[in-house]
Amino acid sequence: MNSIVYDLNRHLTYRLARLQSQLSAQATDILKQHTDISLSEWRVLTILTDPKIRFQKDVLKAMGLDKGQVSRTLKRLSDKKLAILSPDEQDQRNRIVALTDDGKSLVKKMIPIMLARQAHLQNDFSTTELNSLFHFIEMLESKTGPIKDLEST
Amino acid sequence: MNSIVYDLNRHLTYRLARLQSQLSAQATDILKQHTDISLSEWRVLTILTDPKIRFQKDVLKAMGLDKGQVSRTLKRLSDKKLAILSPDEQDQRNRIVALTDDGKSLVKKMIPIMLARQAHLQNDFSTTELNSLFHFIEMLESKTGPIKDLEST
DNA sequence: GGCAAATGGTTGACAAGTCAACCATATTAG
DNA sequence: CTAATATGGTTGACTTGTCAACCATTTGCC
Repeated sequence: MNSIVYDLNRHLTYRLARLQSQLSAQATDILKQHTDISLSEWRVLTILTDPKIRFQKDVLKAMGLDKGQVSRTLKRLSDKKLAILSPDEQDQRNRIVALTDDGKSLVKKMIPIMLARQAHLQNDFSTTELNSLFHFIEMLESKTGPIKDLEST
Repeated sequence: MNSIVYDLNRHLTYRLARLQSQLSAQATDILKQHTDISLSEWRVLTILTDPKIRFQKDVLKAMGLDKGQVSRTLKRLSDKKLAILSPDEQDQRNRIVALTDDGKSLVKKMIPIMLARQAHLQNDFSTTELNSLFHFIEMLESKTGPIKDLEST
């Protein structure tokens, strides 16, 4: 026969991709019910609650996102008056980023909701299971670089 | 004080999102080294190796992708002469989809490479660990629907 | 038979992600 | 001092994903 069949359902990366797209659709839905911000905007907002984040470049490093994406997302947040961007007098290349009061209260309003969702997702997991799950994620992340010698047969 | 800080790194969905984007970048890279097809094209090609998949609607169901995305991906595969689309005389709404010989040989060539990558990703996991990982994924997937009563405080 | 509803598929519009070129400002090395 | 280089950020082009409207065909119902 020699028939080639490739079982996608046992395929780890495929399963993760599917899971991920369902999860982010869920998050987007919840956000839409309560606000008019997108998921990536939400993520940047939460990053901005961290006092260690002062410049745009810090957001970039903290999230591992694309430069341009960060730039545009911050611009949108600024247009919506949720964040404020100001020049850094010390080093004019930098942009100082911060939440506005509106931004802060939006985050304060949404955090309980988003945490409730996390709880909903996690509440069938024991602490031990959750820890292994995070551990697995780390193991996989450590292997996401380029692979050498894939075809050395 | 009352400072709101939301730790993204302990945030399961965020970690999964990051992992997923790294994994799919890796897959895209590998494909680009060997072929000129995209990741979603590759996934559709592999689906088409399954003899149970006869119509476009089967692809749709098997992958849980967007209708339009499937339609356009198949069109691209057909343009590249990797798949062939033909009308179904019995029910003219259906389109019959199949791999061409080129498509088959491309898949045959790439499967070992993609499997090697899976192995690379998985080879620090014991069988038991892998099973729990798949189990975790299933648990999470079962909770990706709409959530009622999120804000019932 | 004829008409509403269901199914399968295509298309256009728009949002989000990715990539690379580019500009301005700082840093450094000679 | 100044020329090369590095850093931070913006922009445009392109790809991919998402949503909804739409068309054609079939099915089910009266």
